[in-house]
Amino acid sequence: MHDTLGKEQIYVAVDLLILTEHAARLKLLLSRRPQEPFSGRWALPGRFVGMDESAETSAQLLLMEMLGTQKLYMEQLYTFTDIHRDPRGRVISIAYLVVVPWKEMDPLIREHAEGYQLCDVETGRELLRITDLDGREMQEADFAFDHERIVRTGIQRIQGKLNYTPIGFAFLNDPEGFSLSEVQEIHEAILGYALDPSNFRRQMLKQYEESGTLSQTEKTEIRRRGRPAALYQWKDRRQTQWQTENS
Amino acid sequence: MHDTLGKEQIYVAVDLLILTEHAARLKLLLSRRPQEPFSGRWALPGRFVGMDESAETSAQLLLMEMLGTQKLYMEQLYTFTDIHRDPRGRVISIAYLVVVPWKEMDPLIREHAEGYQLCDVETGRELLRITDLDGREMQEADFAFDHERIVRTGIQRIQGKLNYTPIGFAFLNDPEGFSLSEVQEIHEAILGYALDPSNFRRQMLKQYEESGTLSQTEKTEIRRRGRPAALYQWKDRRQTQWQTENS
DNA sequence: CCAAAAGTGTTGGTCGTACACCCATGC
DNA sequence: GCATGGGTGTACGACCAACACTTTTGG
Repeated sequence: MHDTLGKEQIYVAVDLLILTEHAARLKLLLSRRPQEPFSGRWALPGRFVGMDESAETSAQLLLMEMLGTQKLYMEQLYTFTDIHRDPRGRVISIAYLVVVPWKEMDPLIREHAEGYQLCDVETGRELLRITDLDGREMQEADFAFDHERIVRTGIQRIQGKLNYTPIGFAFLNDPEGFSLSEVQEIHEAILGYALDPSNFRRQMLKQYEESGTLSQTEKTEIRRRGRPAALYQWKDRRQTQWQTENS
Repeated sequence: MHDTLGKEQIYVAVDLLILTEHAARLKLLLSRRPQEPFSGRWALPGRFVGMDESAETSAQLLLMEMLGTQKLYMEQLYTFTDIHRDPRGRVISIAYLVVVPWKEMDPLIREHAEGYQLCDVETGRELLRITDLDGREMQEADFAFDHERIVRTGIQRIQGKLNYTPIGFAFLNDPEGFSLSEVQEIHEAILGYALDPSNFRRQMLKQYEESGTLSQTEKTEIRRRGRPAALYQWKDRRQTQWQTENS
């Protein structure tokens, strides 16, 4: 459909920065482009916006295609409009940041998103290293289009948001409950440095327990070693799925 | 040029939320649309993005047309893509937030931006009231397109940014120097409530004096009543004009 | 001298950080 | 008992809001 683009119009696309976390590692969904332009380079999942879709809808449809679900945290990240970002023609991209709990991602990626890899993201202050499943590090030139810039923008965004929003909880599955150290592991993976467990716990409880969104359950975690952790629950009154531009 | 739009493509426009401050009041540049659609309703300045322009460039060109300058603080606000936001056809809008010092705005608006009004914005916790020069309050239905939503989004954004960025200083002219109470007046106008002068001063100095971006000059203000204020200077190392998507 | 605005000092509470210490489990 | 991870207590410093107080000007 879009192998060749007309020269007289601007095309609008959406690109998804899909993040998840597993084993203390932040992960990012990328694929090698199978065709030109940028054949063989790493790219975010993307899609042209149809005439009868808003960008949000388009992004949700792509998410549905890839992962078979749309009940995920999603927020608009930034709109990239450089003239030469796509050699085929004039294409602007509205990028969205999506957070997927690992337990949902793991089965979903096998079924639907063939050709995609969950690459490792190693962050830190002044550091961003992305490596594929074979441990090979990617440079900016290994990315298609301006996707490296989109990734950097998104990682920075989510790092900033950890401090004053509960976005970290979007990495977890509600129904079963979770321990606070799991949440801490997620925060550490995103920030790239360790946090003090006791202070982290207090911070979370103070920020979110009073409003009732975070509450302890009766259950405790089953572990091999150490004291079992109390399990918590996240109750999202309002805005369960994705955010508006406010916040 | 764009009175009628084709039905088979998506058009890309930029809209500008141009803010300034005077006499303890936040002000916003709006005009009544002279033609359909939404004839007579209030609208932000906007422009279709040309094939050879990035959205940033397009916004800068519009700013140049209107105010004759492009050395202003500008940041991308949000991209609005609802299907029916423009009855002429499919138009998405990338909104930009622009901050203009009053001393530049005052002469510029007379020369260039005919037909525009600097409307008053009254803010507060859970409050947003916009009134035209005759003091008439605008409702959501008085705005064209989704521009009321854009305005709300922008006001919320700048309110949030006051806390952790020096965006308030963008409302002031560098060369002459300014007193900290002028800065405070700007913050109060944006937030919609009063701040403690002594605490405000300490906050500003702690945040920005150490890095050298805010420094006291030798001069003092000339006032009618009261003790003259020390004048300060803003030295913007890096990013004088407009920001990237980072931060 | 008085009013007005600039600017400093003080105080009490809150919050973040570091770290010592206790608790509950598997082995 | 001991190692391991969960969870609490505490002490210190930074920070913030409130407000009393001093300083410098115009009238």
